[in-house]
Amino acid sequence: MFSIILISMCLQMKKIIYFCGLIMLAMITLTEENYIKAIYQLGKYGTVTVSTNSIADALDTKASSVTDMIKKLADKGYVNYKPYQGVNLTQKGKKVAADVVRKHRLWEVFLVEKLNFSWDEVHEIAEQLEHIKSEKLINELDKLLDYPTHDPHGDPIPDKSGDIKKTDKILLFNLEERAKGICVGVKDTSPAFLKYLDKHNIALGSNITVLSKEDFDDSMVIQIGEGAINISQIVANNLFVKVQ
Amino acid sequence: MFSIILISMCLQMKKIIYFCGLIMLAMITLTEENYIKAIYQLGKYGTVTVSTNSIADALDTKASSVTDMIKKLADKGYVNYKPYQGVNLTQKGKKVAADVVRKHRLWEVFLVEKLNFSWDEVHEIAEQLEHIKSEKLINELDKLLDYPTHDPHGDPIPDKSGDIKKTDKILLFNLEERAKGICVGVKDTSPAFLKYLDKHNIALGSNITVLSKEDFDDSMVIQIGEGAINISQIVANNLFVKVQ
DNA sequence: ATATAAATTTAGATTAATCTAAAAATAAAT
DNA sequence: ATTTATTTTTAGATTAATCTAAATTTATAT
Repeated sequence: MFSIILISMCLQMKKIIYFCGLIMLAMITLTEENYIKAIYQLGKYGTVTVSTNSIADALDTKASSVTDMIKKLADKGYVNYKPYQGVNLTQKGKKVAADVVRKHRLWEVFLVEKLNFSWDEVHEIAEQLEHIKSEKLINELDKLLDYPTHDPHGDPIPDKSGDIKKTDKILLFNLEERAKGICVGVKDTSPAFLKYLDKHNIALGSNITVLSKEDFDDSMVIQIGEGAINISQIVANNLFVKVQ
Repeated sequence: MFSIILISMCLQMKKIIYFCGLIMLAMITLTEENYIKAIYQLGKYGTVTVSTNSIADALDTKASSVTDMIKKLADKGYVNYKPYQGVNLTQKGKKVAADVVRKHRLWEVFLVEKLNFSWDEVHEIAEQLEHIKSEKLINELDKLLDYPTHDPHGDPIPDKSGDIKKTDKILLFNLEERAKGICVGVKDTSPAFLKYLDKHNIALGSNITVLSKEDFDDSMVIQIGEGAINISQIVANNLFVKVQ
């Protein structure tokens, strides 16, 4: 008699525990989101495999921590993982990553367009805002901003379904002598670089002409607006242009 | 020779460790902020002492967890704590709490005013947004919203220095028969209650007249706009009015 | 005033995320 | 084809925040 009750209780418990397990698997922590985002961006929007060390580098953590987290992400179905062979995102992982990046970039637009931030101030705050969970919030924000396609640094904003519009941009470094281009993005988004660009009146949309290239140190002279300035190889390798 | 180098290195280390300790003390975690906020609100904006159990209740956690956290908060100088006697906030704790509440309420206004949310949808999201750290962000948000003084539920928004403007509101329950009032806030902010109010056309700013009170169950009939409705004691005890 | 109940704190464990140091696997170089 | 170097993984510890269960303190009731 008692044993029957006990057995049925145990079966109930088993179901409950299984159910809780499913819920836990469905939840995603802030840390997990950050790993997934790093894998997405290091792997060119989730298309290529990335190494443990590169993730550790990007997140300023240790390789052993990355291995631990990768295993958890693999258990939860966000990444494919073979020991020693690096990881790549599953469809599920790509969706999560694209959502986080979408939120990050929309918030950046909001900060610049509505709250008077400059493009070198928004990254840090968007790193926090990208983890806010509310579908309605992000869709309303998108509407408020009139459905922007690029963030203040020229990076494309994934749409609701995670698709991203690729633009055919190249690094200014690769532009030929005499060629013209429009500045459409930056690779380095650090405040230091962005402030340098502000100082020299280089902004998204600026018309740039390569006046001359110097073989010795790969520096170049470019025309920007009225004036001409000399920029280093480092600058040229961090500015994206669309060929005109 | 070697020993001198060793000793000077040890002294350096000691300084560094001390410095890191200071930094750790300065940082505040999301969890700590939530405890401090709960103590602030349970203790009527930090004016009275609150018990361990009431905090555990508010945060849906166990009393033993609260004790642990309280000790940490006391170490960091956010609360005054005598074992078995409850806690109250220090000046430092009050500032933190007021900042979090300020952010929470400003974000709620933003969601309703700019992103088309209704007052019963904003609490959960504001719980997330209140932890975003950026002074400029919150001040710009304040400006964008034209310096609101109350959130969508009628609760006052602390100013930059943490001061809060108290309004002389009373519960509708305490309004005399025949008396008139203006609805200025809600005590219960649950979606269920707020939706009830929406359904019966009761909103902030509505004119209310008490037509009659029923001794038996403390229900009352009130006039709201054109019509009259019967409300329960529970409703009357969760609506704030300003006497006219 | 003493017994009982309620609230609070301690002790010891657990979980997520991290670390260091050592071991194992892979890649590069002779 | 070995040796060496690099990368990655494992093993074992640590920290923050939590929990249960037991012990202690305070409050309440006879």
